[in-house]
Amino acid sequence: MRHWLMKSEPDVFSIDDLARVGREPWTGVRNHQARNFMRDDMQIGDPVLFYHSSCAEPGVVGIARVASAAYPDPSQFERDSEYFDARSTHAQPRWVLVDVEFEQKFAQPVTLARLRNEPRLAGCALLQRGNRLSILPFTRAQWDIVLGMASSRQQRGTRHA
DNA sequence: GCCAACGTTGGC
DNA sequence: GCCAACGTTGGC
Repeated sequence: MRHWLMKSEPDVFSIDDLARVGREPWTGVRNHQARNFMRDDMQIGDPVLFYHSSCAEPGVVGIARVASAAYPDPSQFERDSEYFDARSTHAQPRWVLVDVEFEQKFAQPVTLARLRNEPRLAGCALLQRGNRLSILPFTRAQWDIVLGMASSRQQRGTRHA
């Protein structure tokens, strides 16, 4: 089992959207490295940190789970789709996806600002310079730290006095 | 809107 | 294979 972080723009698909539908094909990954993670390394049941990117408050907002093996992303064959890829054939699809299922929404997001402030996460893939991958591996230790931060009472902005 | 980082494309 | 140009990501 491996641990993961998957990014989504909440304007496009948020943790609330995932909570509503329960399970979603993770369509539209068009980066080879991210695809290879899904194809080669993900297993059903792997835990996923759900991350909101390109928004007012980027951060980890909840937990999901890998719910299927990798299979061809249908959107690569759809001419009308923004994810259409003319180089893909059904015999040799270029892009795959996995289904992701909702697990939990954090009461408070673990913001990127807080992640950056946690010294034990200095080495994590999300915080490496120039990282733009939409799917990133996390170690078990890094995963535990993020979950600890999610349940911590020392949330940013919750100082009452 | 700006900019850094990085991937992809395409000419050669 | 090199590399400049261009596009995309994503934080700020």
